Amino acid sequence: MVHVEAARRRRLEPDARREQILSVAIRLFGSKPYAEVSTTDVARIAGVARGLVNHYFGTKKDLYLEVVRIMLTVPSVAVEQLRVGEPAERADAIVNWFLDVVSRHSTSWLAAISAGGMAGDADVDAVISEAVDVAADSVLSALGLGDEPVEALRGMARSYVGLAIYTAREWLQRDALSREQVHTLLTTTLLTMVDRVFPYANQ
Amino acid sequence: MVHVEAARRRRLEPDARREQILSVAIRLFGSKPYAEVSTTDVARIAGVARGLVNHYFGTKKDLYLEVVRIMLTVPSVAVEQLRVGEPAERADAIVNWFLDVVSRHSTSWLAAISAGGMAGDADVDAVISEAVDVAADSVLSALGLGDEPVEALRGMARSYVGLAIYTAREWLQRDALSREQVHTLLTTTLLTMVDRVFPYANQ
DNA sequence: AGCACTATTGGCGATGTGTCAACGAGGGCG
DNA sequence: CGCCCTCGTTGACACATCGCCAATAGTGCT
Repeated sequence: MVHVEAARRRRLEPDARREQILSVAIRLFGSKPYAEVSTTDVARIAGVARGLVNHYFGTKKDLYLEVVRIMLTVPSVAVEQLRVGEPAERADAIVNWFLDVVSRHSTSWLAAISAGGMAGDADVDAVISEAVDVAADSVLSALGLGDEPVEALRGMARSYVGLAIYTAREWLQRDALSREQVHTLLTTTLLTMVDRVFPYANQ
Repeated sequence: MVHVEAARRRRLEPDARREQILSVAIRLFGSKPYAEVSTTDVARIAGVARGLVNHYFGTKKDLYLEVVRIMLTVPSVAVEQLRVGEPAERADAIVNWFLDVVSRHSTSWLAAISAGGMAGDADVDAVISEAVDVAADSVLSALGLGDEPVEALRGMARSYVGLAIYTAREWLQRDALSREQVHTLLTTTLLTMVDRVFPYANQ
């Protein structure tokens, strides 16, 4: 008879246990929609009692928010590196950087951004908006427009980020556009906004 | 003492009953995210047993899909009316029409397009994608490009619709942009795409 | 080895959902 | 006019999931 390890209860450091459960949650929420992931699944795969998930993360939605936050937390680019050269070069660099990041963690990024590509829940919305805000400010900063906190300008930058998100989904999920076409679309549009739309933001 | 109508059981034509329940569902799903609406609420407000909701609509998600479909079904514009004049005039007309429609049913449109918290559900995604496809084809048609079914061109049109959606949300939910600014952004971007991006779609 | 601290468990109660057999309102037929 | 038969409607059962909490038992320390 094969000796089955009796899955004895084991204590871990709270940080370690939290991280372990979180990694399982990331995997599951990254592959299924929210409603199809149960805390029971998370606990079972993590080899842990379900109550422990609540103990560490509170509500299921709290756990989900934590996961989305992590998925959308992008390796903060050295924006300063982008603040050189002609506007066309800068736009090219921004778009390339964005497409690189997005395609690298494509699956998890897609899950997070469509979990809220447009979410309805207020808390999820807040997390997504936060990420969009950061991205919009990065764009403005890279273009050398980040020091003027005109609200309309930031609004337009957020719109551009929205376009970038949609276009990236179009590229990754469907196969209608090639990377080159996506690149052209996003750079051309960005330059147009800088030249002809952003100035309009200052009344 | 006020005579309370004893809420006697009453028979309705299936179509009538279905419509009645549906109207309640539209009201509720339009004001709360998916998870915060229970079929019990729908049934109670409709003055009906909960089982009847399932009888007419199947699953709760099925009911929700029906609601979203209706909310996103926009009074189909006479696109032919837009197919006149200079490209700039056409773009102006399209954007104005879109902003009118969106601001008219702003709350329900917002609720539907943000697809109430159903994070990444395949069926919900399909309904929304369908609406985006229709809108994208309308844009191409109005621009006189609708007769060439180049897939890349349609992809870029969908991206533009994504921009329009996100910008509309930026306008309606936050107050960073005025309608005039939104209008400028969307028309300028659309013309840019027509002139410099769409041609690139044909290799 | 014994102990205290606390990570971990397992079950309880509440809530929501899908299903189905049974009921009864309301029109048609004798 | 009254029976009856159809099908719209109900109410309850079974199941799943979630938040919570008292009890349990690893594990390091003395």
